[in-house]
Order: sequence, then structure tokens, then C-alpha cells
Amino acid sequence: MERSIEEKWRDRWAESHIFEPVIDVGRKKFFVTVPWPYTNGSLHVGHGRTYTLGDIVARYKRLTGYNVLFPMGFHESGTPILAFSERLRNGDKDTIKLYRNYLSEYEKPEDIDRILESFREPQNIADYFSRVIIKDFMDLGYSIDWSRKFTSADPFYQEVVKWQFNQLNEKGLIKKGSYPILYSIKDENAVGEDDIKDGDTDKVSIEEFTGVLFRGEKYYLMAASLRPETIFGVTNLWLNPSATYGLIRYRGMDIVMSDSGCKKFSMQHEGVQYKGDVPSEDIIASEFQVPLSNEKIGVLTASFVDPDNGTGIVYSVPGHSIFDYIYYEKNSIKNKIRKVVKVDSNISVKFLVEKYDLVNNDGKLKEATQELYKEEFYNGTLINSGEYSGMSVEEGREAIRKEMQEKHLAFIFYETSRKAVTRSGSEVTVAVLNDQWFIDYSPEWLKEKAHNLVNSMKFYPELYRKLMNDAVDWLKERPCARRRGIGTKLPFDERWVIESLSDSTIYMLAYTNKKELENLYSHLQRIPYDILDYILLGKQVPENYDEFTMSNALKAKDEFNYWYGNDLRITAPPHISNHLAFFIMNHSAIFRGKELPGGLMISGLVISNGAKISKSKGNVISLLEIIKHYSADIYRLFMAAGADISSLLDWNEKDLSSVMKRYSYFTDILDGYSPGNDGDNYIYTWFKSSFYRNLKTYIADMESMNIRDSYIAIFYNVMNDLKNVENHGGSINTALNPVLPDWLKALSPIIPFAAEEYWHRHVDNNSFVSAQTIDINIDGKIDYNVLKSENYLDRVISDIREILKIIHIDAKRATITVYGDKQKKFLEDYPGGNLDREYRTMIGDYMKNKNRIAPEMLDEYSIIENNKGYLESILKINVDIVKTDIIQKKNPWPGRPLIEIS
RNA sequence: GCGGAGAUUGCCGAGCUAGGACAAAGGCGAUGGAUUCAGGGUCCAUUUCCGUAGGGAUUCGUGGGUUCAAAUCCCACUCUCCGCACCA
Repeated sequence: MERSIEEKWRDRWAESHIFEPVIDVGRKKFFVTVPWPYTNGSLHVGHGRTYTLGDIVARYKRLTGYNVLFPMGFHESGTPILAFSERLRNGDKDTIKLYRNYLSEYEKPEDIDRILESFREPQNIADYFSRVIIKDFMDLGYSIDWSRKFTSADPFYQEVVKWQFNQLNEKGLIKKGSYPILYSIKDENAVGEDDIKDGDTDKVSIEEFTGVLFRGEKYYLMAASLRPETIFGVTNLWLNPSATYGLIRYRGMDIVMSDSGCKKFSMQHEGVQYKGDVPSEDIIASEFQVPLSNEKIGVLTASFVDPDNGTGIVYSVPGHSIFDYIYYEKNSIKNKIRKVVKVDSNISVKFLVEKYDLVNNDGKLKEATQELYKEEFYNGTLINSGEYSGMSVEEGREAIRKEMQEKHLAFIFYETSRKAVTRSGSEVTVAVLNDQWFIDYSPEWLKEKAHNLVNSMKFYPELYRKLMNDAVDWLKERPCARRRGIGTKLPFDERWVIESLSDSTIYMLAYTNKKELENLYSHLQRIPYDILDYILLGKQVPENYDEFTMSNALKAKDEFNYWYGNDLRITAPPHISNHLAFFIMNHSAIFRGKELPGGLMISGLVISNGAKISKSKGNVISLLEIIKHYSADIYRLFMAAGADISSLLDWNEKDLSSVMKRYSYFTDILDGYSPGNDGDNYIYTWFKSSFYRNLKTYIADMESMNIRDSYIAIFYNVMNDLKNVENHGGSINTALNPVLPDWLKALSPIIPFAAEEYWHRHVDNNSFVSAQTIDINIDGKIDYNVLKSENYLDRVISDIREILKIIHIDAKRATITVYGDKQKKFLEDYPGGNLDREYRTMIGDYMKNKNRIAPEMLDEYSIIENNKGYLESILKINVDIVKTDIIQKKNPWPGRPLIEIS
């Protein structure tokens, strides 16, 4: 569709408010949600899949008679918007470039500077992009009820979040305690995935090292290790001579580690005192004692030791570390190498170093290291390790760590799994917070409720049910508050702001009664818990409020009761272990019965031109660009029909062009269409029956959310049928005449703009196809006999073609002999066994062909007779038709006419 | 190592939960043809092998099994992907 036509319907839908449903107790409701977008930028081709699926479902449900609520809001919680704004204020070049880029798509060049300037205020970023996203969504034809829009920063909503946390607290799910968390020392704040640069694509986790203490004359050295079980194989310590080392005092011990290690350690343990630098020469000159074995070892310098990772001191186990071994080889270090782990296979450090020639070529270093660790961890046994000898590596690791910790020979040292910085550029480390607030998702009763919920919900596709149950089991404590960021203050400790995923777990409920809650808030400047208990939990009516409050509360309660129960939530796989798990847990904790979520649809990843969508690949295509270059309908068609919901969808030019080809075939047909009379000959009857059979498939597939299959039926198959009509010499116009209204209705969920335009042009200029319902009782409209006839005809054609292919004669004529009365009588009598004598000669022929004989007997003579012209034109051969009246040596059978080419 | 998904005809990708017209949908590519077509558009046909009659043979990761019948069910194995775990 041309842009102007799409714009026309976009505006007319909005003006007519057809997507803003009201309570209708006589109709079943359907409440579908998709995650609210985060408003720090515009959306791209990948984001659009989830929203498009949401709209297709919403439109389909509307079409089948449901009162559909499909709302949208915006997420503003957390630190990214603040951080970007701050970076813009600080003149950060990359950020400015990024936002210029966003803006250049939407704004005139002369306006960009002004708008960019306004972004120095964080709220303006959120406001600007929510406007942009609304426009994109409207341009894409989403049937969203915008009248219920709100954001996570709206004061009325924050009252709901406070209520939610109060509920969790009353159920004993809010805890306070110490916990290792990702932390930014500079920002003095815990950081989550959303705060970390590239945190969504490259996850950062917390690793628990064992900080092993090596006793020296003057102080201890702490080396952090993930493999404490190799302690008996230590032959020396490594230290980076160009790094700065510091001394701390902890539990009465003087301990040396790198400066950055000192900082981290002091964030992780109480009572650490920093006492100043220690020159590395001083360390190197000393000897140190290995814990447990009490052996003395020396310190060697090594440039590979990273002072910013761990403690900046590493103990060397050349017998079990490829890295150490190679360093020994290259530098001709003569220390005796010790083996402390035995495996059955021949995999060893030496073996792998030789296998991959690692001394000269370190390309495979990482791979070899992995191979070694896997082998030793799962199949290894400790040897030469004192009392631990004989233990498996898995047991021994725990036992050794435990003993060292109990004897204060080691302390826990947390480190990040990779080097990471926050979006504002400050370093991410691990800190142990002592007054961190958590939501405790671990109680048994909660897990059980959550499992029950998961098991009762619908999953599309089904395989995610298992993953969801696993996610429920994995969840433990979740830190739920931060020191800064946009969001709701924790009601029982206002120094904290509720974390951005935790404030969005039950938010969908506020769509149901947003207007009333907002009224309540502006009237009272708060929404008391007892009012929300009344609205959301159906508790006793509080008596002591004024009439305005009570009437709004009552209305809010009615809206909630009618709509709530999020029948379907559509998101993407990365949400399973966080957002969706919290969504399930929080609902399980607070709600019951019909208020619990009804279903989850999880759509697969979208990639662009064969690669993961990312700025560095340059394959980010914004939704606006799509609307401009292609059209909303094409995009929607691609999203719906391009791949099954669960599979990966690749946005690429090649597939796109084939979709566009089909779409323009469709618009050509409908542009050329004019209403006429229904045709009543064979091919029109066939088309109509075939259409309704396709419609039936469409409905069945839509009901089970097989969106792709349903559109293959109603879009592709119907158009192929139209081609078949033409091949039969029929007219598309006439064929379409009786089914056009139903066809446009069925297509409206996926290509609403075209459907709306043609509905107005060809069906009814005074109503919206987007507001129609479709009659789903269509069995009576399908004439199965005519479908079988066409099927038979196809079979005859392919039989003739097959013969033509293998006989190399110049074929002029095909004589088709169909079964007659004799064959019919045989087939009727044979099963009973009372055959007349003359028929007995047919038994042999029958047995040979019985697997190919059609079960029903069609009037094959008439079928061929009526379609003689069609057969002749398509096969380019003359056709004669004979109905046999004799018993032949080789008989024609139902579905198996005799064909003779001459 | 654990958990999950998967292995289909040149490629992509259905089908496999309810085994039977499956040589296996659809798309792409390729080949041939049509269209007053001049080379990328559209349409039609073909695209495992053999065959001068609609047939036959061999196929759905490998090897077994169940069955009158298996791409579809069962067992074992190999490999791939994802999550977890693991790593100086």
C-alpha cells in the first residue's frame, strides 16, 4: 500500500477509537500484553517482531468476537536514561553521535541541536522516545489502546509498586542481608545487566575465587584461584613487576595483593584497613609458604599477570595449567613440575601443548585449556595431595577450600567473569553489601504455587514450559533495590529505589484501571494500601473515604475484575530467566484464580541479513526506515509468515523481495477487482469451497497460534487457487465475489492497511474491517465433493504428464477411460464375497490395483467432460473421454482411469 | 558433565505429539518452455536414480527393534546448537 493510504487508515482508526474497548459483560474478554519498551532510543526491526505478533493476536481475537484489550506503556525505570543524559551533559562524543543518529531519522536537520540540548534533562529523553515509539507503532498499524498508556515513572503507578512490595513484605518475601553483587565503586551503586555496557549481549556474572594466603616473613601474599584443589601442585607464585602492590590488614594479618585487589577485597570484607604500598622487589626477594603442604616457594615475575584481575598475584601450577607450563618452557624455568590430578585418559598439559603446538602457536590456547579443565574436573582424581589424595577433583576442591577457609588460610575473593564497565563508563567490580534488600524467591510454598501456575498456563511454543519451570527452580534471592536511578522508592526504606525489573512484574494490571487509579492519585496524592487491597484483592470496602474516592475505587475494581488475568503475554527468550520468571513469581505470590496469567508466547530471535543485530555490524534497521522503504503491511507479512514463532527470523533482502512479490500480486488483484455476480460453474464452486477450507485451516492454526501456517493458508494458498481459477479459464473477479468480505476479514490481522482499504473500496465504505467479526462456522460452505473432483482432475493431469514424459512419441490424443457400471458392481459385491460369475475375472486386476483405488466413486465421466477444454489447454493434447461398459483385462477403477496416449 | 533443542531430498525449511496415497509442503537456486520477451519481470513444467505407459528401486544423522506398514513409535550410538556449569 502506498504510504498515504496507510496514513489515512492509521488516522481514521485513531479518530474513531475502535481500539479502545470498554467493559462488556456479555462478551468474553481477551487481554494481551507485550513488554513496555524502554525509552532511551528508537526501536529496530528486531524489536518489532514481538509487538507485531501481539497486534496480530489482538486483531485476530477481535475478529473472532472477543472484547480485546491490547495496551501499551513505557518503561523508564533504572539508570540508563539518567546515564545517557549525564553523558550528554558531559559532552561524551559517542553518546552524542548515537543520539544524533537516532534524531536524524525523525527530525529535520535544523531541529536536532535543539532537541539534543533538551536531552540534558533525562525526562525529555523518555518523553521524546515514547512519542517516537508511539508514532512508529501507529504507523505499523498496531491496534493499541493508547488511552491506557502510562509509564513506570508515573506517580500513580508508583503507588501500585509500593503496594506490591508491601504485599511481598507481608508474605515474608522481602529480606535484607549481605550478598555479593556487581557494583560500581565510582557510582556507589549496585549494577544490573541493564546498567552494564553490552550487558545484554555479553553477560557478566560473579565468580567466587578462593583467595589463598601464602605466608611470608613479613606478610602474606594472597593469590586468587578458581582451582584450590591444585594447591599441592604449586611450584611458585607469579607477580607482575610493573604493577603496584598494597598491604592491607585484615583479621590481624598483613596481606599483600595488587592495589586494585586491595580495593575489591575491602569492598567484600568488613574491617579491612589499607596500610600502603609494598615494592614488588621486596616481595620477589622473599619466600612464601604454601598452605596445607607448608612447602616454601619463590616468587617469579610474569608480565601476563593482570593486576586488575583478582589479586594480581597468581600461583603457578605448571602440572595442571597450560598457561603456566608454556611460560615455564619459554623461559626455561627449571622448577620441578608436580602432578596432583590423575585422569584415565591421556589428556594432560604436556599432551595438549604438543597436540596443538601451543608453545609456538597460542591460537588454540583457550580451547586446550577448556579441554583440560573439563577432563580434570569431571574425570580427575587427586594424587600427591596429602589426606586429599584419592578424592575426585569435584569433592577435593570443596574440601580443600573448606579447610583453608576454616583455618583462615584463605578467604573468598569475588571477581567478575569478564572486565566490564557501566554504561556511564565506570568500572564494575564485585562488592558484598550488608544492607542490600532482596526479594526472596526461594520459599517452597512460592515455588510450588509458581510451578502450578506454569503447569496450568498455555505456552507457545510448548517447549518453554520446561525452561520456565527450571527458571522458577533456579531463582533465589534477587536484589531488588538500588541507590539511584529512576523508579519507585522502597516503601520501608526510602533511601532505596526499586530495581527496574522488579518494578515491572505485575504492572499489566494497571492498564485495566489506569484512568481510575490516576484519578485516585490526583485526588488523594497517594493511593492508600487499603484502597488497593479493595480494588485488587477484593478485600472489605474501607469506609472512611469520600465519595469521589469510593466511586473511582469501585470503578477501578470493576475494570480490574473484568479485564485482569493477562490472557497472553508475548516476549522474547532472554526474558525467561528474569522478567518472565519474576512475572510468574510475583503473580503467584499475590494473586490467585482468574487473575493469574493465562499464557505465554515466546518468539524467536530476529537477525538482520544473516547476522545478529548490532551497531558494529551496521545492520540495525529502524522501524521508521522499514515503514519508509517498504510498508507496514510488508513488514507485518514478513514478521508473520517469514518464520515460525519459535524460530529465528532473518530480515534480509532476498526473502523480503519474495514477500513483496506476493504482496504486489495481491494488490494487483484487488486493485483490479470490481464486484459482480457469483459464478456458478464448476471452477467457481470449487474456488469457494477451497477458500472456506483454507479459512477453516486459518482459524484452526490461529487458535493454536501457528501464525505462519495460518497465513500460508489464507494468503498464499488462496492466491494459488486464484491462479488455478485462471488456468481453468475462469475470472478472478467472479471467483472472489462471494468470498471477498471473509477474505479481507481474515487478512486484516496481518495486513490491516490493505484489508481496510479494499474493504472500503469493494465491500462497505461505512465500516471498518478492523472492527468486524467473522463467522467461524464454515463447514456448511465447503463442498467436499467438488474439492475431490479437482483433486481427481489434478491426479489425472499428473498421470498424463508422467506418461508423456517417458514415452517419446509425438502425442496427439489422450483417451481417458473411466470406470463404469461393471467395475462399480464389482467393488460393491466383492467385499461380501457374493460375486456373479462374470466378475470373477476381475479379481486379479483388482488385487493388483487395490491400494490405488479411490474409496469414493465420483462421477468421473462428468468431471472430465466438464473440464475437457481445461485439460486440453493445459496438456496441449486432444482429450477423448469414454465410460466403459465392459469388463476388461485391465480395468479402469475409481480414481484410476485408463489413459491411452496416441 | 547436567538440562534443553535438533540432525529431512543442492540450500533454507515444513512434516514428525494422534505411524499408512511421503519421493516427502513451501521458498530459494538450477533446467526447459511460454509470453510480439530481447537476456534479471510474469506464468507453466521439471529438479534422487532407472524406465517408450501412469511403474520400479533407493532415500529423511548411524545401527538395531516394534508393525502388514516408520521421516513419524522404541533402544543404542555419533554429531550440532543453546542454557547451566567449568577455567591462570
